[in-house]
Amino acid sequence: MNIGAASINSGLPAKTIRYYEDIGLISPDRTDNGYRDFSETHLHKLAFLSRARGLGFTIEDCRILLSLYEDTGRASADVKAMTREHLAKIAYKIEELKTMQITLSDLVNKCNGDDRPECPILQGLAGGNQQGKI
Amino acid sequence: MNIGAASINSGLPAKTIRYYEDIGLISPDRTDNGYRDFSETHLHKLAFLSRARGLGFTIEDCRILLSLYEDTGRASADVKAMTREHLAKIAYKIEELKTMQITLSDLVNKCNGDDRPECPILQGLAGGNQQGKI
DNA sequence: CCTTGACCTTACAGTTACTGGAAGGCCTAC
DNA sequence: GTAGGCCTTCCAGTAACTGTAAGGTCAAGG
Repeated sequence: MNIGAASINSGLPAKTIRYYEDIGLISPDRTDNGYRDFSETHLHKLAFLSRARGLGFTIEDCRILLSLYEDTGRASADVKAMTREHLAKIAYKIEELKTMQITLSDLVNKCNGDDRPECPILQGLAGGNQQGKI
Repeated sequence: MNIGAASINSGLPAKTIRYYEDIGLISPDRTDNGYRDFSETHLHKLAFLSRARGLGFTIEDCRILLSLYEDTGRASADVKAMTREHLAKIAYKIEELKTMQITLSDLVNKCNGDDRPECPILQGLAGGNQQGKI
């Protein structure tokens, strides 16, 4: 199967698939004309990568997950630990974003948003708030 | 004021301040020996940048915000619109992360996490789930 | 047989917002 | 005068692609 078909099948852009080959995540065969040739196994790996990346795992996480996936004797505890760590990072990011959200919503609510120059948002960014909340 | 002091004052690493000068966000003076010389105004700008970046605005957002900040005749509506857009992106990212969180928590809960090889997390990533939830 | 268009190839540059490191100048204190 | 702690510039690297250029291959149509 050519890269175009593999791309449609996996939902990953052809460029991304080539990149994954470059960094050693997959190693498709080659036909005589030099075109990449993807087997069912390759397609499964691509689908695996697509899901793992979609769930926010880094490329290096994916590399490990893929090797665990292929190692039929691995302990599920390893995978669970990685996923827990990843979940902790996600939770942290959500908290960070929520903090930003609260501060910014607060500023937006204070701002008239008309054609006058007074702007509590810029004042807040400049540090001119009373409670030092920003 | 030297870059070291400006760094402590603003909370931004010296490297970052140099980078901000490179990309034209600030233009500190220079003393005779070639050292950067930061005035109070520069420190205010750095503090502004530090807060804006801390609230997740991109560098290009910051460039615009800084120019709006310096334009005493600007309409607050412009700033409010930018901030609203930014808030929308934050909300979107939070949703994305929450979706990942739910899926991953679900998989973690299903996984025994012992030394046996059966691992619902890897199965989920491989696409072997019933409801197609992943 | 030739061309057209869709596909494929590689290689290199650009993205975001820094960060690290090397090589060297300057300044103060001992 | 030298040791240290600043400062300077420049170049490379990070994450995970994405864009673009220059060119090879293949199937269909005239």
